[in-house]
Amino acid sequence: MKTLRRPKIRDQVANQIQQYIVSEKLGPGDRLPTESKLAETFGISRMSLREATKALEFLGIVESKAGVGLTVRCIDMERLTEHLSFHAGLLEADPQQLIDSRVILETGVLPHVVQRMKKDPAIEAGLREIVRQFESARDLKTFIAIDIQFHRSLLEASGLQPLVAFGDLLHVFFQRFRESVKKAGWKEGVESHRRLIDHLAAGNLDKATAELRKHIESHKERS
Amino acid sequence: MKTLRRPKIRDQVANQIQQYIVSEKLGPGDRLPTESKLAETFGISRMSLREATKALEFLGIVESKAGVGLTVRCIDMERLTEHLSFHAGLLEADPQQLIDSRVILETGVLPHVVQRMKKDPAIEAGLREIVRQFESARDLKTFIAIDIQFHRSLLEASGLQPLVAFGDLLHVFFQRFRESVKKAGWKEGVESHRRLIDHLAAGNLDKATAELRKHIESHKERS
DNA sequence: GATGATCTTATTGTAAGATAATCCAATCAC
DNA sequence: GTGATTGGATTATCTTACAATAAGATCATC
Repeated sequence: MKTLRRPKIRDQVANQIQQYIVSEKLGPGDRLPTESKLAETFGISRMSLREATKALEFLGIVESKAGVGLTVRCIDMERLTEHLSFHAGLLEADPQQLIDSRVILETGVLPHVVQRMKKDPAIEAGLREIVRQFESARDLKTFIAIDIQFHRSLLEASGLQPLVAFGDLLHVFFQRFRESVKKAGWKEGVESHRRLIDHLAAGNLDKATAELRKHIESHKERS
Repeated sequence: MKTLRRPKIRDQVANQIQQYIVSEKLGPGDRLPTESKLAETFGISRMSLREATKALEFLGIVESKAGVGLTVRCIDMERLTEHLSFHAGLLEADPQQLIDSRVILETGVLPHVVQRMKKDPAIEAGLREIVRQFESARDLKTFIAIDIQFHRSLLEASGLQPLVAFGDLLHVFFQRFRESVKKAGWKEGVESHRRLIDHLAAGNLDKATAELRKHIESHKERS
């Protein structure tokens, strides 16, 4: 039997504030009542209310400026991944699951990428430009950064925003064992990316999928 | 030109605390110094420090209990989706993108599902049980709840934890226009789920994929 | 009258201290 | 030994106060 803790005031208040935002149909930029007013409304001290609002501010739900007050804010995906990345070090994730997830995600968007490539030549140009940057990479850190950018661009090329966000999250967890890439793998990695684009440009979906799958799964042996 | 705000103490402190956790190699369950100690260390008042710790607690990074102190906590995916769901109302997402993303995610895991189904008969039994519940659904709300559970179980059956989380996030955004499901679609929906399981159990990947794709894309017309 | 500096006011930011609630462990009674 | 009690440590919450900031009002000057 677990000792059920008394629900903390600030959590209740934080929820109440969120409900207030919804019920009043407030959107980004709209103002909330002052801290004093809110505290009085909820029947708590201003300090306790602040702990709730500060938490919401940290989550990117509201913004507070001295002399102005509280305003509703739009969500900030960057902020989210930023905090998630902190957990990456603590969290344990099965490398095989991460690899499989990436394969599904990235090979899944390829049909969309091929389709959009036909309409917009800038997509292919952008990807090829990144591959060129690979060749000038001098150290591992740069190489990894470019690799991440390439795969992100690939997802972006699909035009599916949600999957881009998911890709970012996966990369955060990937980071840890990504650094095990050997220098020997560099050249092959660059070539692999180039072949992938060639297949995509030619509309050869099957070959592109196989190439990408092989590339991602090559992380397995290195870990 | 943007007015550059003075960096707020609590944000700096929140980062300092995170750095402290990392530098001391603290893991879930480990304890942090007391509020007073930390405040003294950082040279700020206890109140400011609290605003930082409370924010971190809200994010699920630390936990504070009266009489115990601050302890490092593991990330809480539920908490995360909970807060994201709040933003769903404010955020606008392209329905077509959501549908395409779901198709990629759910059809992508099917090969894994088929493979795991062969080894563990409990998986098929679990999915069929959910389909049975569909038939006893009396109102739209229940129907939707079961539908969500079915698709979640499908992702879970793949054994790929990250994708389960991503599926949850997508469903949050889906909610809005999911309620447009017509009663006429019920029966067809139940049948579609049943056929999907049949194809999976038979190891017929192509048919299963086609069935699932059709099912998800049927949301398009209803929106 | 227009313009820029200054003052006022409202609001959040930070601080220090006090009291209550909670938990853990050591102590004590049996 | 075992269970209840107590004490110390720690957070939870409140109170009060003052500093910092920003927006608008006022006023002097040209």
